[in-house]
Amino acid sequence: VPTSRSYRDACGIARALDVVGERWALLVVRELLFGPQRFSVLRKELAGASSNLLTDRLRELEANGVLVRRRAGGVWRYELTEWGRELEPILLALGGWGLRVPLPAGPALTASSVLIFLRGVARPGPDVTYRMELDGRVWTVRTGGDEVSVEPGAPAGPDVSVRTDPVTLNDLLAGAVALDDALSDGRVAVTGRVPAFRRLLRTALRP
Amino acid sequence: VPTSRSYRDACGIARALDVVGERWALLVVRELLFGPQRFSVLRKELAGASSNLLTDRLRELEANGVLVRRRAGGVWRYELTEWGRELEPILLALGGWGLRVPLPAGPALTASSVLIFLRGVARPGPDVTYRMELDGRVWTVRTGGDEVSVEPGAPAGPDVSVRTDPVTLNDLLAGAVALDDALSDGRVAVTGRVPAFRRLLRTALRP
DNA sequence: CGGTATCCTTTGCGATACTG
DNA sequence: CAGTATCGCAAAGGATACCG
Repeated sequence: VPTSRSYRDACGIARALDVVGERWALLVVRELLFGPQRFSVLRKELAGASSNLLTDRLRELEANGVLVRRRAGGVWRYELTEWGRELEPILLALGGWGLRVPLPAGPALTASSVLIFLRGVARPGPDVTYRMELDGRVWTVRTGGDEVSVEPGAPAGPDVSVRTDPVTLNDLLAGAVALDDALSDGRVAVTGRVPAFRRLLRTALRP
Repeated sequence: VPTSRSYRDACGIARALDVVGERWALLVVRELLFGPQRFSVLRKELAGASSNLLTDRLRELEANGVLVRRRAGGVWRYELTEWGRELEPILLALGGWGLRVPLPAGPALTASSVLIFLRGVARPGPDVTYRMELDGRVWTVRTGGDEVSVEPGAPAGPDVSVRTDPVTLNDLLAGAVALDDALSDGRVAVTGRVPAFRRLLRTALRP
């Protein structure tokens, strides 16, 4: 039984919250910011949410036009509608605002959450393309211009390849672990233009 | 017993939602966007929330540094911190996004919700200052430049004075009621530069 | 893989009453 | 006015099992 309570308030903010204000809803949207995703991947990324709950949220968001369930290549994927994608700048701004909230104890970090973190916290610099492998899944991170972009999938000709896990990457971004330490004990493996990666991490360390 | 559950996710979005993601939390922030408010006013504006719930939310938001409870002039007021005020652009963007959500049935409109609606939906035009009286409370609305601003309190030298109620103003903004009809049956009273007010309403009617 | 179905616990939340 | 206290319930949501 999907949730369907309303604030019964004509204000746009209240109406928006009627649609994406339920628990987990905006995190589902966050997961889909990188592109269409399968149910099983969403489950893995949103580890705290039960399958039942995830189904409810997906149904509600679909019923409200935030996402669509589409079959392509034999598998079902959930994909943001154009309207749903318009939440992206809002979510990124909210993510920036939330950086000031103390880190939760024992964070259960997932790949996409730390990559959104990366996108929010890192500053763009020279044009560099990264192949970022986290827990076996591969992403493309690009710096350059005035943005840091993150997409799922491998880049064509990466300048740097990084293989690590979400917790280590988060520690590196937060400055809790030094890159050299993580390199020497094998938690992270970097090939290619290592200094570029080092610079990327440094930009995340602003106060 | 205030809520203190966490997504346990280091992502800034999740951390932000740990703080302002509970039900009613962002609407409390919305109420405070116009300035410090008293408990009783918040209760009136957020009619759907019980006193108990409102207390919980205020305590949580205070504990998390979004607002402060301050005694001034003999009365307690809740006031956004600087960090809390940084939610303003995010909330306004969310409100714009939410305009595409169908209006809830039988909306229980409050003064501030319709004024936020007004601010989000109206387009700035020539410099005009309005004295807006809704249910006995007075606000200042200004157009000009590239923004529509709304503040509590009466303006010094208003160009237009409007007296009505939130539901009628909302109907006028939504185009559900024509200004002339509302004027003739007394639901709204306008003195001063009536055409300016008519134009303001028209700008809200974009598709 | 992509969900449903069922059960059960928790708790958010509403209603009401009460207090300094 | 500005909340606190108590009660009680519907409902959200976690756990587990199951199914096409």
